[in-house]
Amino acid sequence: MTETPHELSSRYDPTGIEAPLYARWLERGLFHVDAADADDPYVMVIPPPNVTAALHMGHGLNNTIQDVVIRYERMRGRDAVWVPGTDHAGIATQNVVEQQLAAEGLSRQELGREKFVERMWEWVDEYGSRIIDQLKVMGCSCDWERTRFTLDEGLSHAVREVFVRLYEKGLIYRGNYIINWCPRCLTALSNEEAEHQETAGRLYHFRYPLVPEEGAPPAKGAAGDYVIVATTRPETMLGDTAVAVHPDDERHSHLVGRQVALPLTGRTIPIVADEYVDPEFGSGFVKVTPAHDPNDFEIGNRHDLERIDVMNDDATIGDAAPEEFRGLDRFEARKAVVAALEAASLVEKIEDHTHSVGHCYRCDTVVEPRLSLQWFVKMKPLAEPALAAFHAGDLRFHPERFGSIYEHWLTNVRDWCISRQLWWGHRIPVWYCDDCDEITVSREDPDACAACGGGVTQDPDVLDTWFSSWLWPFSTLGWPEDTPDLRALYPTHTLSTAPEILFFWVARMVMAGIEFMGELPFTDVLMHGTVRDAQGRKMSKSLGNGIDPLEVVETFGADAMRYTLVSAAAVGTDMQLDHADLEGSFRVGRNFANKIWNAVRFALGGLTADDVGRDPLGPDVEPHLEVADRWILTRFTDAAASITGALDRFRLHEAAEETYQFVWGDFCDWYLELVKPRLRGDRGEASRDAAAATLAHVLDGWLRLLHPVMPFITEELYCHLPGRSHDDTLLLGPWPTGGRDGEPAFRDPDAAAALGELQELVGAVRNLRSEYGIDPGRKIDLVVASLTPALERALDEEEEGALALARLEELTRAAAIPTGVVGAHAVLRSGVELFLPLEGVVDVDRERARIGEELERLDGLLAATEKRLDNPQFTGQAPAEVVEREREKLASFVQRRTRLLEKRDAFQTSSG
RNA sequence: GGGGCCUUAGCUCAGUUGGCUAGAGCGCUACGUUGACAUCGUAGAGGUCACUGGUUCGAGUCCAGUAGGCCCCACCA
Repeated sequence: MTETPHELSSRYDPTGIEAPLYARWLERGLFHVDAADADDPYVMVIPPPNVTAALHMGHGLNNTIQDVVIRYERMRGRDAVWVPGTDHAGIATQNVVEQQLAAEGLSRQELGREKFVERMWEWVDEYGSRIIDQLKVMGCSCDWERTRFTLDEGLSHAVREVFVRLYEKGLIYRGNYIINWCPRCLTALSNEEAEHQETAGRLYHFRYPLVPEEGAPPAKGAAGDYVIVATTRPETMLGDTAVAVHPDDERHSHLVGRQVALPLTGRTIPIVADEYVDPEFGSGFVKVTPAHDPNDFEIGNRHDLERIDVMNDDATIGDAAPEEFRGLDRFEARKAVVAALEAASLVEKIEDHTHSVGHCYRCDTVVEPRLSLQWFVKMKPLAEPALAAFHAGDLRFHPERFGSIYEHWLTNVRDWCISRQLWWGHRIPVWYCDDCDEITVSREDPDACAACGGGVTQDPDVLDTWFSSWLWPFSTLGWPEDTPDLRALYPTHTLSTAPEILFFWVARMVMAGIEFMGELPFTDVLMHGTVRDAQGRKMSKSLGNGIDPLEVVETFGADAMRYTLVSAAAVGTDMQLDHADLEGSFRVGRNFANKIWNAVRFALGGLTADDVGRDPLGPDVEPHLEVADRWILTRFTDAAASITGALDRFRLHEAAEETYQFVWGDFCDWYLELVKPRLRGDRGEASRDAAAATLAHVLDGWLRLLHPVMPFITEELYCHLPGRSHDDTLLLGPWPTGGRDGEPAFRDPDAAAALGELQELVGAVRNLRSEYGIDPGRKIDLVVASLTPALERALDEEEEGALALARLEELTRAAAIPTGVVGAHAVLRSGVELFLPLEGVVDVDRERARIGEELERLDGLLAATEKRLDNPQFTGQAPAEVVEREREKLASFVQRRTRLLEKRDAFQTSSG
């Protein structure tokens, strides 16, 4: 059904337009590609949002970027597939539901594992779909039939397969190591999940008394018979099992082998020699606590030291510690230990000390490095090919600098702790025999121990949430089954995500892709910037400075939000948006949408169904094209080529801004205005038809160029063009390439030059009017002389439009400017002269002063240009066209100078 | 401690391999209802491209250093 232009309101209101369009796209299945039809696939997978989190502006940005890329490729004719989904987000989601339970006065322990997991699924069912809906509101053109969840049956199957394969390959192992323990979440964390923050703390220096030894000299560097050790965590001293010194430390190495009486515990511990110790730091003695510090753990291994874990899971002091401290929280215990040592005069000194302390990335609790039995993935063998692929140039980062960060991490990668003491996630597929030591790791749940036939119990823990995410590019396509999807759509092409999950996710996906698919999961990685508030702070819930994308969509429309986000900064650059001033932040996009709306609304008034789709270069139209038509067609070709190039290089903001400039600056400000008289038929039928065909053609073209960024308004307007209906769509292209890909493209450099001169002429007139304070409503006369052929031609054809733009009553073409009349001269770059009669309008003194200033500035430029051209090294070494440009510049400066001098004289004459 | 990045108009940002009389949007100033658009139009003001030195015929762009800001990694007690 075609609607008439009159139904478009004078303001663009996205309400009631976006949702129906989206529904129609879905109905027609435009986002779906069948594996069987995917001859030329272009695939992206969404970074699956956490099911718990409402989408924030970071999602708004990232998903806009992805949608721009995928829509662009779709319009270019690729079989574009964007695989959507959500992540179960282990700790994060479990925490949220636990908080919900706490509000009901319940705990997960009270509920029991089975019931708790049921609760979790209820949550997922409720909120998972809400996130999907939010993506739809933003216009994301995901292939929703492929929506996946990391705990889906299929993905769980993939996780299980991967665990078993890596175990069989010896890349998964279980062991006692120091891990980051969150005493609040009661689980192990990976290194990446422990976020280090600078924290003001204290460095405590304690005295450990030496056990006297017959005939031995006293310890040096310590008063009398003490050694002095330092620590930031005094409570761990309860678990000390040695004191270490560097073997080459001349001051202390003679004490190696002696015993120290560990205060408060009644234990004696040895002094050992270890190269880890830095003799320069502190006293040169280090207390060794193998169960609570990663370095000490290593030292303990080298010296076969006992590991004494003095804490419980919740970081209260446990039974291994002296009775007086048991049950105390670690921070209370810290005070108690210091107090007790002080009472025994064993505190040497206490200093302020800032150091970086790990915090749980989910609940911000200080993590406790702690000895624990966990499962790990051996990373080195996986990292090497991932590094090699990068070095080979098969994996590209945008911006490039993220490549070196990726490289650094992989080069120094450490084993990945993958077990979590949670209930929400993929259960570790390991069974322990109830009777013997046999461990069963299996694709199928075993009933009995393979070794002794006894009963088996599954490991209670689940896997790190990223253990499913790292398989995402192929698990979503059906792996480990050999599905048509997997064969057709893997590998994917581009991945767009936040830089903070480069290690968590991107690097690990690369490793998994190579390991399990034998091929990189994608070739290009876009790292988008961080959305910050007006003070440059990261947007966060706790600061309350976040912007809700849905609120923005509701107020300004999805297109306005998308345009604003894409144009706000280059990919990879942080952007600032003021949460307190949404209007100020998003008006750019909103105003642009309104401009587009009105431009098309105007065009609709002048176009018929016959005009739309008529080729302006067809044999019956082309001969009637005028300069303005040929110019806008040329400009369009250039803009399309440039925008296409920008998108190919992922320079989305350049593409967006350039489209803006073309639509607003070229099409609206100039072409529409020039063509108005012709559309009214003032210059005859053929001219009208040529203008209308060109107008319709170029309009159609830029609606397409704009569609990836602003999908709704472009589609809506496209469907409103005469002869079109909502059965039509822009979504499937074709994309105007501006002659890229070897397609023919219209270019007329002469017309471009001619219109350029016409624009300069109009601009000069406007400038003069404004300069001399001539009422814009008052039409004036103008004389032009020394016309170039280009301008001559432009004036012949476009005079009427140009006159209107310059608000001229009459334009006189002359061979030379008139003499003996007071007026203003201006000389265009092309050498064309303007003369504006100014009988009694001008303040002479003011004018003369201004001319003086201008001359001064011009003299400076002239001198610089002359100097450059006089330099043989410049003329010899610079590219020819640069030198040529410089010559032209000089010529125009000289000419301008001459005119200015004449002008000054003219004013002097007229005043005298 | 190691690595990376940033510093360009009042604000937010562009400035490809050095060629720039340094751009855009917003904001600001002046004027304006020329029936697509006041969510608009026209014109204008506003910048020693953080600082210092170097390379070069030529530096916002390359190099070194200084100051300020940010990010990532890291087990120095």
